[in-house]
Amino acid sequence: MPHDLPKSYEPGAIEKRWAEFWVTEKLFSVPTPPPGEKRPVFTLLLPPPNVTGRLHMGHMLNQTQMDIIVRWHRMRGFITLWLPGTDHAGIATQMMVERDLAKEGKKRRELGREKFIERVWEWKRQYGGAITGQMKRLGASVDWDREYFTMDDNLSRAVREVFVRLYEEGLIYRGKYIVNWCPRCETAISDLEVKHEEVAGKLWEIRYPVVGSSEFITVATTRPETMLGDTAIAVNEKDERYTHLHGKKVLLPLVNREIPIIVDDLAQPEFGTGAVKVTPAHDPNDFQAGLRHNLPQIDVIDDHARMNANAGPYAGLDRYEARKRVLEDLRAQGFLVSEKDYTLSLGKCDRCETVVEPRLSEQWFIRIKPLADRAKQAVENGSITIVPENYRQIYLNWMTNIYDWCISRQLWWGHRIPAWTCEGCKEMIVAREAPASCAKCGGEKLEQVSDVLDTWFSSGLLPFTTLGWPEKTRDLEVFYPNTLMITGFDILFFWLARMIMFGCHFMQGHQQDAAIERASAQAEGEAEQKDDSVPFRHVYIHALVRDAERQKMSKTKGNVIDPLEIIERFGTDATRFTLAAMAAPGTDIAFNESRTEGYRAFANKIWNAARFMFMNVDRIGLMWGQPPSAVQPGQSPGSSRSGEEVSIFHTATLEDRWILSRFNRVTAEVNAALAAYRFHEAANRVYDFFWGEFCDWYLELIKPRLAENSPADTARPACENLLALFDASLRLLHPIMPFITEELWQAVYEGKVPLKSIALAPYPQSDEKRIDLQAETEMAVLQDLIVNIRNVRAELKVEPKVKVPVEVFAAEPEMRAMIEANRGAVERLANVEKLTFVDHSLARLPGSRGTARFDVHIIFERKIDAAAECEKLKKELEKIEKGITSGQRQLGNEQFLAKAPANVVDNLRKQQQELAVLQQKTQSKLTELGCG
RNA sequence: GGGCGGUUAGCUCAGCUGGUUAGAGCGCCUGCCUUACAAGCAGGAGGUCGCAGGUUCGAGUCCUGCACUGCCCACCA
Repeated sequence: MPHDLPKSYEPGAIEKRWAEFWVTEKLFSVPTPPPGEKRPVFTLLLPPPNVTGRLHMGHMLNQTQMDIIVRWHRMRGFITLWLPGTDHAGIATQMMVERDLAKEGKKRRELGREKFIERVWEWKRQYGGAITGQMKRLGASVDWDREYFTMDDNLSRAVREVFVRLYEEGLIYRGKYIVNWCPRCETAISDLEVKHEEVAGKLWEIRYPVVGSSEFITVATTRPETMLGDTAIAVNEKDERYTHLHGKKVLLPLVNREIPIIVDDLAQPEFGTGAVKVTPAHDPNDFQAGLRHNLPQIDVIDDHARMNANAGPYAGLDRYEARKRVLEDLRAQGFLVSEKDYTLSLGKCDRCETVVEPRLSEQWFIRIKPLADRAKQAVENGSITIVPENYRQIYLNWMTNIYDWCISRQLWWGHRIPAWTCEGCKEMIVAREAPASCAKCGGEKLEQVSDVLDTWFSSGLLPFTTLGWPEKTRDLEVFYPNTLMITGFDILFFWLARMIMFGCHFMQGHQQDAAIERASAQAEGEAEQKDDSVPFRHVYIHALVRDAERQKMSKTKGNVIDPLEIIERFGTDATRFTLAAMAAPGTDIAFNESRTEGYRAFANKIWNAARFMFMNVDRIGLMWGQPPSAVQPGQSPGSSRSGEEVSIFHTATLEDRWILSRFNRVTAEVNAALAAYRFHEAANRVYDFFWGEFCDWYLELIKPRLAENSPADTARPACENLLALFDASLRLLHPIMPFITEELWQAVYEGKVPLKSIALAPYPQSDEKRIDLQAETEMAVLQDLIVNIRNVRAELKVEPKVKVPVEVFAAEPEMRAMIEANRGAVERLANVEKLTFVDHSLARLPGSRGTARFDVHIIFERKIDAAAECEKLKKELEKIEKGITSGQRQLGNEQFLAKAPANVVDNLRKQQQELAVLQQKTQSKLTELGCG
């Protein structure tokens, strides 16, 4: 069956076909390994995208990196589980459905809780698969059979279990505290969900009359409307300006309420007037001060950020309208001292950008310290390693300065808090399932708390809940701890930190099945693991993808690059390759389309190399499906994984030995790069090898052997080499470019594939025995020679079609012999009519060029532009002499000779010798040309 | 206010633990449809590695300071 590939690679249809194939064939499904299983295990949890999500570049980077690592492990023989799922994403999803409702002119509250939730489920059923569909298009090799949703029954049960246990352990408490309140979402949000933004605002100074005196005390504020809830004025003890006022009272303007002047460090003498108004119900610092001084908390702003009844005449006004009115009134009554421009940092809701209002409310919290301590330890003692390492310190700092976590949200969509209040006695009952009656008074009217849990509460549990916790499952034994977690630093605290806290707490005492060989993303030699309760052993933090101008992508800026659109234009493989090639650890990626264009060209290059190979394979009728010798499918050319020699790779010629050597070297480098998450390095190595060495040199060099008139016993081994190398290169490349490699690998085997997919074939491993230094050196000389001839041809402007006779001088007899043996290659690749060897240097002749090892001289009648040539030569000589001077200086330095390693000194000596030869050659040519 | 990155060719970026004459892709210039590939091939131009000191036999690489730039964290009215 002859291969018939189109002239250029069109990824669209091919990628779709394989993406489907991988899913329908369940190639990446992982059954629970039975007891006694000895193969190493690799487990990775997909950071669940929001069900409402659309694939963006961040997802794609994240998933590309994960898929590369996962495919790599799978090909190396690990039991490889990549567990996918989606997150119910409380606020985001609720907002989405509310928006839909709004289009119908309906509101959430009109619908009622139950109907609303039903509606959300409906939405989820209908659109929730969008993001996973997009993942499939990327080729993410996850186990779809194990796909989870954070609101699945089993996961929800686990959430309740965790909540109840924490409550029983006294690690969850409820109370009236000041929290960040989003008036649009109508819920409390955690500190992490507030982002601060610098905005130009005003600072107003207001004076409060001191009771029983004609004095005033002046305070400054950026939120004057909160003065309606003031319950004190604070001054600093050391501030002598106010000493005489200690213990006095002031009359709160507009409200005419008497409030005390208290002494507290809250007030700092250096700032403003040194006196500060205290509003315990609407400012976190004031709240603390209020507790210290037992001040009343007067709430003046409601759920919707409108003034409430406590605000007297301002009740019902929006907070900003109230601000305006309060200021007007203060001004009118002579209490407003000044108004200044002021830059303040405003807290906004991460989701909807509404300005957050610090507000008093009843919330549930996790006492975080005990959890954080253990989570800190796990990283400190090396049970978890974080790459790049600088994130380790960031993590530890955060864990040290952590505050209690507000976990309740006033939403409807999410895990409802498993707590009920008894209508009769107001007792709070926390339980795994709805209780039938009150344990205290026996009352049967129980009302479940309406709050739901922060989304990160449930996602923080995923490393163990997705494996069956709280049941003691075989999956947990085998797959917990996960091997690796790959995520962006943007959710380091939201998610990563929480997973570690929960994992260390709830999986304490857990031990991974000892029979399972421990997988390591760090290859060998890693420190012994200390603690099996951690959710994962390694963490790799990747950077952010930015747009070409390095701007953070955001919907509001409109600079979002849609990965699917890029994929449409360049192919998934090219897009994946771009992300991999640009993902140097630690730095952000400015996504650059021109790179993707380049990698599309790379895909095309691979495609055409395949066409070339198939053309020859078909002609001589070679079938790779039935290999001629005892080759195992997927073996690296020249070796097998067990180290057993195989005879398939023919090493008769220099180029054969050379390419085999190069392949093994590159294979070692790629494996090492992947082990260290150096994706860019892995990508670049394969790219350079395949294009710069395999295509540019090897294919060109073997063409004569494949020519139509070449005898079968010459063509056949060459073809076999091609197939072997190609097969191995495809496998080497597969983790990064899964689609084109699958397509071509299947074609190599002409439908008689030994395995269902290249994804299951072994990953190439380097065989040191195949690294051939001599071949590499000789080949380098040959390449040099060819390039030198091409150079002179270009300088002399020899027409491309014209073959010229060339003289060669090689200083060393071995090199001369080597060149003679490969003269055909030189003649062909440099378009030489005839190569003749001479015994004397040709350096001084016009139309010549060379290195320390050889000279080439092109016999061609053309006037040489002596002036230009002179200038060029002088420049060259200058460079050479600079090299010589600096080299001599070093070699003349005893310190250098004493301290530098021997190989550095040796290399320098060798280099000096070569430079000396070059210097002499250049000089003689200058003389010959008669340059001034 | 603390902390962390970045600054290398016109553009986008590599350059790991200091060791030959600092690399790639894109762009640019010259020439080629050489039957795998014009998404290609051959050749070429282009860099005082942000600035100033220091350590070292040797610095793009390590240290200090500065400048510009980006990010994270923080309750300063």
